[in-house]
Amino acid sequence: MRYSLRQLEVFLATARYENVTRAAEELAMSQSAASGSLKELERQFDMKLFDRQGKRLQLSELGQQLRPQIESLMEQARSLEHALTGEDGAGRLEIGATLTIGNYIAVNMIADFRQQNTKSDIILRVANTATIAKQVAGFELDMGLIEGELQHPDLDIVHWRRDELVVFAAPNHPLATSNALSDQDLLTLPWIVRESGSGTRQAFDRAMQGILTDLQIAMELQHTEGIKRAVEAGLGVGCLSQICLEDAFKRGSLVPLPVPGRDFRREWYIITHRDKFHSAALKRWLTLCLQRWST
Amino acid sequence: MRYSLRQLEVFLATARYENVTRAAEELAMSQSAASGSLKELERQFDMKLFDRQGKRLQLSELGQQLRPQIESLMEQARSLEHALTGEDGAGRLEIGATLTIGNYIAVNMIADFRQQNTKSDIILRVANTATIAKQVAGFELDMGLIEGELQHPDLDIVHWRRDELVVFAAPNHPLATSNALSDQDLLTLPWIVRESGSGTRQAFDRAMQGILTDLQIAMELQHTEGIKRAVEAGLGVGCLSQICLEDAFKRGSLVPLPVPGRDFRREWYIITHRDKFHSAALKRWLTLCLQRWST
DNA sequence: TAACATATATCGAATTTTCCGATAAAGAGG
DNA sequence: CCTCTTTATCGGAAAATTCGATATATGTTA
Repeated sequence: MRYSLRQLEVFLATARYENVTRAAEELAMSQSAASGSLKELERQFDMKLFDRQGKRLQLSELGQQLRPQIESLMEQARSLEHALTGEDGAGRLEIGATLTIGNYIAVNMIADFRQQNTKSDIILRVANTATIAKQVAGFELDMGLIEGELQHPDLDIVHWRRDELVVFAAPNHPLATSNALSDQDLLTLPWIVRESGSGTRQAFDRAMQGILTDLQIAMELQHTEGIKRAVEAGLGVGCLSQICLEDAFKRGSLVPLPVPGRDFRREWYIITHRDKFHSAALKRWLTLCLQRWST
Repeated sequence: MRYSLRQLEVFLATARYENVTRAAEELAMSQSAASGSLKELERQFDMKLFDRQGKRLQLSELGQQLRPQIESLMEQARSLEHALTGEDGAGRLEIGATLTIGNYIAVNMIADFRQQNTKSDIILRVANTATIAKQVAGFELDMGLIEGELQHPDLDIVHWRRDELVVFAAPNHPLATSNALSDQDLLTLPWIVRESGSGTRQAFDRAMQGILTDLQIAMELQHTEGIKRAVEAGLGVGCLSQICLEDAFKRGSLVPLPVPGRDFRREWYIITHRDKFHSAALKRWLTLCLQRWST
């Protein structure tokens, strides 16, 4: 072996901060040791992992190319260390989810998972699809549950489940008993929807294509609960994922309005980094996602 | 990191030979260094990787449990070393296949693979299903193409393709023009088949269940080519995988005999070790197996 | 522009790790 | 009982890693 795990550790920390001093701090070593370790790694393989211009340090193209593989290797090494120290497959998982998925499904999934994996910590980070994808690609998250369509050379994107938006209103709304809303109906209604840029709004816009610009958007809110309350109060009709509405429909506080003429389906995906090392805990989590929580 | 890659290297070599002296030889180091390295690894994690009784050394239960993970880690480390030295994804692949698969498909698959991966060496080892499974489980082979049904806690077994045996005879055989052989017909014929224990024979026996003991086995041969020649010579009828016979049927040197009453289908599988690190070359090979060469 | 703050590289010395050769200890086989 | 083989251990040599100090380069601020 021409290199050591320690050298890779230094490389990764430096790659993350693009700063040797902070990397050395994190690894509890002197700056000179870190610098030397890095230099030695580069010397042994006769290559440049970083571009140096003065005191500035930047991952070189080669470094960027190698980083995923090295992250994966180090993660496996850490996992082995846990196995060696006898800490059985605990391992903390950091997962990302969009707002809708995070609030309405992921929390239940995590509760489910923790029942059988009492030792695993799960950290849920809620963000939009693009942010989650970026963090998964940068090994900051172990996996992500996202809404939007996405292409990324470093990511494994697998279909997870189908979701459907539902148009809904207060029970006393004039159209509450209608069994089919036409485009004409849609155009007369005041809409209360999620803000632009959210996955739910994107799906809504797509479903309304053709009449989108003529719709009357009465309110844009950032939280699904706010939208439901506004609709309950009779301020307009809403359009949200079915999973946000199940309870309200059961209670009768809101009612669905059928819109047969438009397609409100959308797909959800699971993303992981292609080169990600799948720890025991991550494997169990992914299995649970795909088996018990997919459609 | 409480351990080094070198220590893992020593552990693996020692685990393979269960002999420190030979392990040290392989790693070009002194026996004392190897012994010390091993001892240090055990001390750091306060555990016994080997059971010692006198001069005898044996992998402990813990050692056996840890070995797959360590094999996987070291393989990834070697793969990274290749990436660092700039040798692009060459990497030698050692694959196992049964006799039928090896001779009639795997060689073509390898030719196909090598066209696009000129730098990869592929080594094909032909053996029976049980042997291949054992070698894949012991990290001696990277993957295997097998026939029989199999259960193994350490192996990933995925369905690959469906095969079908075909009963065949020489063109001038009295039944050559028959369009459906009955069980009565089967019982009157002299059979030339593969030897007991082979996957093909197992499939044959299964297909013939009920009348198996009453069949007239005229000859058992170990090679498919021998069986075909014997059948051509009019010594009896044969039963082999369709892929061994395609050419002969095209040439007209042999003809298939339809046996609608019996099920000659069988399944082929791809096996890998669950903890196996999938190198770039292995990934490409598995993709080729499943995309271009599966049914 | 000068003074300062910040970041990386380099050097020698101290420390730690790794390795070797020699040797002791412990079976296995005649 | 002797010989051969194998593992463990010891002291010292060699190599590596690390640290503190310092040189160098470069932004920043007065």
